[in-house]
Amino acid sequence: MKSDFLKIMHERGFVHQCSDLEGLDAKLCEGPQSAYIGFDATAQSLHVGNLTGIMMLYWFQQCGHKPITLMGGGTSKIGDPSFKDEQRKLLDDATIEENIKNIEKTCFAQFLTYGDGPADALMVNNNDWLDGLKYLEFLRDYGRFFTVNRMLSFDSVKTRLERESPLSLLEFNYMVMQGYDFLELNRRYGTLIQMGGSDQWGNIINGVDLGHKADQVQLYALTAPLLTTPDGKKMGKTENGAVWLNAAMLSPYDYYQYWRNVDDVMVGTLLRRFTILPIDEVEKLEALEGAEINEAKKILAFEATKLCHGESAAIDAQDTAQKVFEQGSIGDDLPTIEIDGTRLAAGIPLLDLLVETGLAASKGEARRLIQGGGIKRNDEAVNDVGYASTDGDLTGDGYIKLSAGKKRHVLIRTK
RNA sequence: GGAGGGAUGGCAGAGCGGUCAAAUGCACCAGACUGUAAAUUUGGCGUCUUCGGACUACGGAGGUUCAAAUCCUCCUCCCUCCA
Repeated sequence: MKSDFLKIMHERGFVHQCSDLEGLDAKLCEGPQSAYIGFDATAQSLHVGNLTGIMMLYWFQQCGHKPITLMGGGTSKIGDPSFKDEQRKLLDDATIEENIKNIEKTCFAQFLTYGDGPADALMVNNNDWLDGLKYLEFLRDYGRFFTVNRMLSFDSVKTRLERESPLSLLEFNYMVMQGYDFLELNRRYGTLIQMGGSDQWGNIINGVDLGHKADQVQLYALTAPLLTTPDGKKMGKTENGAVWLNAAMLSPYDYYQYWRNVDDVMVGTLLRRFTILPIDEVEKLEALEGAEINEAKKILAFEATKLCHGESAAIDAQDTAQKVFEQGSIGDDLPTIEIDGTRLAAGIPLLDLLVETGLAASKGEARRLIQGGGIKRNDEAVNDVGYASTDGDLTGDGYIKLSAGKKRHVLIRTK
């Protein structure tokens, strides 16, 4: 391995499959290249599941190459069927457009430098070329390069068929579209490389093949191992929803906490992948055992938060976490709600307060939490379901700290 | 077009006239133990409640019955086999 980029990919655990590792290595050594990764435009923000791709592009740019973020504005109208059991809802143009703007501003901009320079990142939307395609023309020019026999052989499709879960023609076309994207990017920008998660392998390879057949160009595919938690779930999803990169959808503190609470066995992998710490430092942290792993997790959480939300947000999150968990105190980053002072003076049933703060979804749940000993007020367990908070509960610093379990805390202040 | 089978809580999957807010497993939440981890273990897991209950729920709409997730009719959707 000679190229800086592939060296980094290797030591940081980003390489799963490559269509031609040596060829790609040689190409990268020749001079600056461009590579792209496709991203979904179905939500207002990307999430931790997209972070692998973003980090690949980040390193690509750091190595002096040009990353291209391809937004699936056009393909979002179809929905990637890969490994999904059910057909997705389709989105309208305006929503997709809105999503793309948001994602660029709040997700990519933290990791990539956009601009017009040779190594500046480029943002493209495949709707630009997919939207105007003529069906007959497209079938005639490109459809002939795809055999259904081969399309059926892809795992993504096979699993769907084996489960006897209906796969519409619309969705089946997704891989054709994605293959065409690659060709189009090659034509427009000379892009030779497409990267992605290992689940995208089939889609990417389709593009490589199409490049061969349609334009006689040699394209390259590079995929990263899909990260799963030890119990086999995809990274970046929790029961409360996705771990969003956009601070407006998930606070930096919660983002920090997400990383702080990852499974022990994941720490090394995650440090490699989602921080930019030097490898020797990562190796030192990986060697920690037992309770010391917490130190590695703190660094992981801090570094990951710093990359995504900036250093000051990371410091704030870290401070708050330290105060809350190590000193049993409070920090500025804890979620805070304001309550009318006169209302509080009159007394507010704790049950209502728990619902208002979001610590419980309903009064019934709040009641059960109290009965189960899960609720604390200013760090003291509350056992009385009928308890009502008054301004007498305010601490000297003017807040009430409510906790559900050990990790969920909310501050209440008066206004 | 014809013949069957099916639709149950976040998912999987029992129930097939009252004892069903619905077994069981997974997921989730909380307690214990810990290291803000994992594993283990205990409790919880529709909404409201003056804690007696009340209300809404088993694809949708009607009906039979004192009583329906369970029986009947129609509708919608899915699957299998035949053409």
